[in-house]
Amino acid sequence: MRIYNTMTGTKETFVPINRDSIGIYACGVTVYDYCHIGHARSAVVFDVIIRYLRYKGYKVKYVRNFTDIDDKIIRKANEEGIPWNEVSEKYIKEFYADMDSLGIARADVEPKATDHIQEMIHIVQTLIDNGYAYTVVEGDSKSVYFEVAKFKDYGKLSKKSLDDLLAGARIDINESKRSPADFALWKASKAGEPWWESPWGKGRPGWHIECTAMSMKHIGETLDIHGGGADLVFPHHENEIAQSEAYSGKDFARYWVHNGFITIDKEKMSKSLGNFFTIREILRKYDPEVVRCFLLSSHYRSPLEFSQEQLKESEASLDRFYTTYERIEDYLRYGARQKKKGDISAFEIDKAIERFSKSFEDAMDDDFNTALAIGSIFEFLRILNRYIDASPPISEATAVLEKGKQCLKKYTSTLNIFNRTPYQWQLAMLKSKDIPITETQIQEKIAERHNARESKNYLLADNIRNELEQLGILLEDKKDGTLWKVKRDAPEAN
RNA sequence: GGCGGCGUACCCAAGUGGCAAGGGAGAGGUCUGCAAAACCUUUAUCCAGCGGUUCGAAUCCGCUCGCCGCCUCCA
Repeated sequence: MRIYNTMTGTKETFVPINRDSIGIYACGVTVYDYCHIGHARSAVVFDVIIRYLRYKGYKVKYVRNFTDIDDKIIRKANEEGIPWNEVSEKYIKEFYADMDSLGIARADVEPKATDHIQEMIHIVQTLIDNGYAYTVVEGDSKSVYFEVAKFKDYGKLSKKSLDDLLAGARIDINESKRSPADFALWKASKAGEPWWESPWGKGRPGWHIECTAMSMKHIGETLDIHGGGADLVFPHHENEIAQSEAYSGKDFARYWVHNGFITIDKEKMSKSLGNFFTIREILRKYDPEVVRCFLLSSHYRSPLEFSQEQLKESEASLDRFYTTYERIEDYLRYGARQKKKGDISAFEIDKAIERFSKSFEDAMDDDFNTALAIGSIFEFLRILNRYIDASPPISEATAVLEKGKQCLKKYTSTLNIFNRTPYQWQLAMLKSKDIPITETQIQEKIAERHNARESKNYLLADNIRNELEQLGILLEDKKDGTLWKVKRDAPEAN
């Protein structure tokens, strides 16, 4: 299995330190507002990575933190006139609400920065003792800075040289720092800010130190995988490496995994540009599974352009999957309902199952290529359809199709999409498209139309069908009854 | 300015040396009381442009054009 490592810029064979206890740390969010779809991408990407590694038999300990103290949280608290921890607690709750709905499993440990103040103080003190950090008096207490020039590998992740960084004039000139590139490990608190007692007086932790403290406490000094959004490469992860390796003398992480951005009109979606959509906004119009499918429809490192069209395409993909799935179920229940078309043997399906398993795993083994893996699902689906078209004897079909279904299930559960029943999918569509009719009412209409058709009153039958179509419900006449489904391009509610 | 990435059919998208996955849209067909849906088939002599390496390149190298990211908080 190969993973792209930002550190080396190449795909490398994944060799964990110990396959029975893989440690993965992903940077979570700063909880000061609702999450947008970009946060969702990162969360979904690592959710799939974890699921797939577990499927492969690795024992994974997954740690994802909350940054629950920082400038933005303090500012928000001041704006709203509430304590800072009320802000962070509120948005942690909202984070869970959003991520749960997207089918993202909880991490094994979800530490908060403010629960690790003592660990951070210990690391900072060690860095001072080792000569990597220095204190500066600021107000009534002291701040602590990491002296970047002392760490000779600085820039190895982001491929930046210290000289280039210093030449780029955009770094703040802070008189008290020895170099503009030095970063805060511990910040002296200003009036009115939250603070913790420390050897340097009242203060609060810098951003980068929290991840070092939490990952080392919950995993150890060397992580198998460290992940996050591509915008964290510099300075966040670069600084984490500097302080962690200066502290422990060991490599901080073996594989660095970074996901690409969501873009809008080709530009990065971000809070500061204001071109973002929150997860909950999108979920008002689209089913969570649609959003998740959209997020997995291209490779995790590529930029992913957000648009209604893209979401509709993902919806269409899911609809196609569940329609075929329903067709399989239908065949297993009732057998052939149409003329035999083509010829394909159970043996060939067996081979197709093997081929599908291999192509799915090959895709995922190659740096978690979910786009390719989804492609292999559709390829497999087409073969199953062809098999049903060939109207195989039910006894033979049962064995083969059940096997195919189980194989699908095994893999779709690693993506956590294509994972419901066709019926659940249709109910979800009914809900997300705000169709103004209940399932019970639809069934009544179907029964009414059934009677009309029995008595050959096709005019009435057609009227009922048209009436439902107006509402966004399509009827499919089958041998043993009529199936309803939500019209894909049904008008959205105004 | 420094560093990095991207440019594949009408749209999205995989593919990083050996006949160009998959999805959406379009076209033709099958099924059907009629429909619709579904299913099947089909849709890039070619991968931004130019040049080079090679028996062979979308894939490697060089240049050009266009787009984007990081260098400041950011998933």
